[in-house]
Amino acid sequence: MLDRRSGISLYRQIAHDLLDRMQGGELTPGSELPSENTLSLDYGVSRDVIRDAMAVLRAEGAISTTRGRRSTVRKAPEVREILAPQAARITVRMPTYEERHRLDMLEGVPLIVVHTDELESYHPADRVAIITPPADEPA
Amino acid sequence: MLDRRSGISLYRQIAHDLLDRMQGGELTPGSELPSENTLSLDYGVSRDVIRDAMAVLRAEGAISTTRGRRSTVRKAPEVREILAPQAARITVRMPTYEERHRLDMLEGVPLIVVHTDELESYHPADRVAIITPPADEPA
DNA sequence: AGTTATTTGTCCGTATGTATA
DNA sequence: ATATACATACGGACAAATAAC
Repeated sequence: MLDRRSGISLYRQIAHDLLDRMQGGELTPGSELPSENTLSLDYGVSRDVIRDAMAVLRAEGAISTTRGRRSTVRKAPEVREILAPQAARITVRMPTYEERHRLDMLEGVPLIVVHTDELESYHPADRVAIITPPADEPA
Repeated sequence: MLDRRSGISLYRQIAHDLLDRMQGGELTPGSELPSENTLSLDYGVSRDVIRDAMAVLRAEGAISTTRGRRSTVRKAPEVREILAPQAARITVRMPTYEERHRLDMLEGVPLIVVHTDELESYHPADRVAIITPPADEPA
């Protein structure tokens, strides 16, 4: 499975393989991944390499991890559609650590900022889709 | 500076401190951070801890790192304003590793997807702001 | 052009703490 | 309480890219 001479780091190969296993239906949304220890033995690498692979998947929003529990394949949360105001400015960035906890966001989830003259609203990107106003929409 | 009994991990304390030093003007956009080795000695921690702190800052889009060179404080790139089509659906997520390289994106930069009936366009979040159509905008 | 030094990337191992089961 | 599992921190070693000379 792993190729130590491919020039691609082991943790990236493993991250890619785990993503494949999610696509292939072996690892379904909500299901638990094997423990870091198990994966370490399965892939024949150190736990450190497994942790690097998991970090990649967390940063991409693919899995969720909490201490003491095995990581789970992230379920796509319900998406709330938000009608954006007219002439609003929408910017997106990653939240800081403080923001992420204040807004109760998971790792690897961007922050959407909708800015108008009057107000500024913040939205975790995994829970909302922004809909721009249609032509017949009144102000 | 560091408090080993605060209950806050060392790498988070260091990440926070480095962010403060960016805010305070000591580390300006485009400038180089000290090397991991230097920071390791300065803070009195292992290089591993420094690397964890740097990973946090990269994931938040605060710094850029390339192998063989010291990390730099990220400069805010020029923001291009894009007028969104009417009744478009805008979603945001982190790019996969492949997407990130294909679209030439830095770490910690979200991907904006603008979706309409006809087309789907992708935009690195650090280079664009989305403007929703004003009331008098024709279709 | 080439060698050396610097710097980050990757991988290994170990140990301990803390949260969960 | 005990066991499992992830988080944090230490250490070392070598590879690979860049910078310096």
